[in-house]
Amino acid sequence: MARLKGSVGSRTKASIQEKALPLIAQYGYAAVSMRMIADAVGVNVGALYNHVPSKQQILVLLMSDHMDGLLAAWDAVDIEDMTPAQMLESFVRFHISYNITRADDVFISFMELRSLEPEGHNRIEKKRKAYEEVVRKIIREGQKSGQFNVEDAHVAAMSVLGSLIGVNTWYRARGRLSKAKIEDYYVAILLRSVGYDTEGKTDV
Amino acid sequence: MARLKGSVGSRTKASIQEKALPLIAQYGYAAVSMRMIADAVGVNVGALYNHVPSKQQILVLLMSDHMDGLLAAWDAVDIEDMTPAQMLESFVRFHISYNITRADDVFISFMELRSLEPEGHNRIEKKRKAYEEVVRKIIREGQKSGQFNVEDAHVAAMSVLGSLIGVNTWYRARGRLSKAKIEDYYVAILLRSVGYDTEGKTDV
DNA sequence: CCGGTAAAAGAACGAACGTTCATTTAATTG
DNA sequence: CAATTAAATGAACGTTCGTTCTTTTACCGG
Repeated sequence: MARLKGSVGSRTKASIQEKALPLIAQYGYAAVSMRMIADAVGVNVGALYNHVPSKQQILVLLMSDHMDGLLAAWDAVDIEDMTPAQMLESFVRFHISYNITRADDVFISFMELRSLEPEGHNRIEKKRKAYEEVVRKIIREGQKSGQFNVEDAHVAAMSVLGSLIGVNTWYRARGRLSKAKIEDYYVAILLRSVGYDTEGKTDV
Repeated sequence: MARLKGSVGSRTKASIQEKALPLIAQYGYAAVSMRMIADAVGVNVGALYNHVPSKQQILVLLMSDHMDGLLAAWDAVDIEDMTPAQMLESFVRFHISYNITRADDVFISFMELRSLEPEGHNRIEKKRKAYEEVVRKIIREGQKSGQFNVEDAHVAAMSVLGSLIGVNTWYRARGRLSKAKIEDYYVAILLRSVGYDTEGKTDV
């Protein structure tokens, strides 16, 4: 056989990324072979190389696309006239909403940094740092305005992010708690964690 | 060559675990070959199989030993006569202290669950659940006694654990913050996060 | 001190790996 | 409609993988 009826390059490339994502999330980058990806796409191994230069580039593409999407989506959230507490609430809701439907991307972006070769690693690490900075900045503003009471902005930011990233490890769409409830709970928990006085206001 | 002068089985087996740990933490289970481990131990590949039945068993051993150690160490902490807030403080300090010197174990136990075959997976998962239950129990007691003000004990427990697990991803022994300071900060942050009124008491 | 066992080396196994290549056929373009 | 390009197959490349096996040597109990 040769070229298949109706096959289009751009669709195959998209399919490669789409199929590789859950495989890598489940088994890890090193444990997923190009043959497994090809099988999932429904194509022979060799055909992958018509669309992607290497296995490593698939990973870079996945992570890079995810981080770009994440940062762009946050940029689209308007927090200009908000108080730091409102900003943090927005961020928490944003992060949970965005990531809960992209569990595989989040998992990969967090876990497979070590699988990246130096060049790709630097590119992705920069984006990750930018995302961390978002939280740090909000917390610092809250410190300045006195709305937050926190010992160390960096530690607090990492605590907030760690807590949020963990959601993906246990959230189940059909679980006991709805997405909305989880958001509410995390907003309350994390606002308290940065020393925002929620007295009576957020007792959900 | 054959058997080396001074070689003892028990020492080699210990060395296998010891050397495999950082390798797997850095590159991931699938990406580490038996030959890499053998090289690190200073031995030929084949010799590994005098001490370990398979690569998979090395992983099971590492994770199982770590979780057993973690649970046993926590059991040794006496929290009998404490208030829930004191218990949570003890737990936070314990977790950071114990895990910060075992970053590789923690990372592996968290990340490589997916690399375990069903049997090993069940064994380890049970231990992990037991550890989560420790936090849930403390929070539930705090809810009952009214010392904590938290919407959902499960969510709060996962938030606390996520936050703590994250420490390992950014802590550096020669970093800006000492272990003691980090403990203090996290105690304050996490007590606040469960709605414990720290008013004036923990302004570190 | 001798026989058995423990611990190593090193070669070898088949299978799977990422990647390349020649070839075939569908789609597109001039 | 002919020529070119795009997209696939399937075989093959050289490596590396986890594991097994034979052989050699050190250690140890009688």
